[in-house]
Amino acid sequence: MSLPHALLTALLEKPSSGSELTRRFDRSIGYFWSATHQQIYRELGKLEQAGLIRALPSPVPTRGQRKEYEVLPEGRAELRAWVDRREDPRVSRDPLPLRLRAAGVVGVGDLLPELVRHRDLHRARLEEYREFERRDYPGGPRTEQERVQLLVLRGGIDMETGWVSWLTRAVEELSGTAGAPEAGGSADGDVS
Amino acid sequence: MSLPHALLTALLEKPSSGSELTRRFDRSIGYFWSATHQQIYRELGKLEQAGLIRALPSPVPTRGQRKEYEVLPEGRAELRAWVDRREDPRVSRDPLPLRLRAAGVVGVGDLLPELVRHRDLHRARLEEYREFERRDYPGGPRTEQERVQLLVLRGGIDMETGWVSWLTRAVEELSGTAGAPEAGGSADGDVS
DNA sequence: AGGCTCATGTAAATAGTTACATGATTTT
DNA sequence: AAAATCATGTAACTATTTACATGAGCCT
Repeated sequence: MSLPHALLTALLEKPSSGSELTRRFDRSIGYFWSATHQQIYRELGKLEQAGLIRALPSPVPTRGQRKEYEVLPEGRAELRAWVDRREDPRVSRDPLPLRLRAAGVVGVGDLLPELVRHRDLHRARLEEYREFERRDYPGGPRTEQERVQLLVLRGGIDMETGWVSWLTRAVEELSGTAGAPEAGGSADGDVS
Repeated sequence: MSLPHALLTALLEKPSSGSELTRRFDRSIGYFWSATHQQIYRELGKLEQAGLIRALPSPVPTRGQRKEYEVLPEGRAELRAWVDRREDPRVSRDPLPLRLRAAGVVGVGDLLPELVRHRDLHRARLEEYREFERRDYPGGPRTEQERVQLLVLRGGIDMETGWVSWLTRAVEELSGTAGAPEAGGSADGDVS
């Protein structure tokens, strides 16, 4: 149940409409959470229903019209409680290493270019994050809030660094045996 | 749609029953994908329905009885096709950085011990993965399939390294007072 | 007015989680 | 044979994705 809390956080940082939130999820918040606009509108509806946020009356909310939300005290309290909640880390979920492992069984086929592509995408994202760091915190963070935001950004940087490191090695290693033979139908034991 | 393909991969590596697969998902496959046994049984049913796998007749499959599956040619073909599919990397989803960011808005509160706890959990997992590497590939990979499996394991290692690196810095930074009435807990830290 | 884009929204399908039920096997 | 455990399974719920629909404002 993280999406509603991500929205509360974003709205506390700055009251926004659904489409603004969608854009912000593609940027700062998006280092560790993504959401489509449909998810966001639905969740905003629920939060409003629950009395945690409310629509500002300023731009006369009707359909097709911008509708700006702000967080109510109840929403802030809920977020406060969520911050203190304990929750074990979840296993990350990414199909690419899975596909690599599948390739180990049915043959590498055309996977190498895909690995290269992903390596480059992660590299680009890493570069982008570093650019954010340079641009948005030139002299270091200025407030407590900025300090935390920078910390989260660095989390994104560390994760992307991990991906680039791994994919670089994987591409190297698989380039060694171009074409790659296939293991055929022989099934041997599982690892670990 | 990765779960069915993860199952096909696992079954090609070694025909198994649902509960065995569940255990294997907590181990080797689990570096990048997790699944509960309910998900797995349901998906096995679908795969059998679709004619991609079949239950072996050996242990007479009835309820409460072990039911072992093997992959049919159609399943192998489907997996083959999946390996060559292109798919953009998805944003990782983790609540912890989100909670940190929320803490930047509503106050850090009791989050520091939680960060320490996560750091230690990731450290433990990292150590476990490294142990797998030492134990299962002492002289390097012996077959093409092992080479790929080792590569995937190293992916897990790189990701966990990223987490440990980030959490270590985060704990350090937040222990250095400033901001919240938060007494610094145990904050020793060193990445590998 | 007609076409375009933006912001909001509905509907349906897929994926994942949580709680619980039941038959078989092993242990005491 | 009762209890504990293992393996399979059902049901209900929550979360996420994909496809499509509609009103408002803008531009020419």
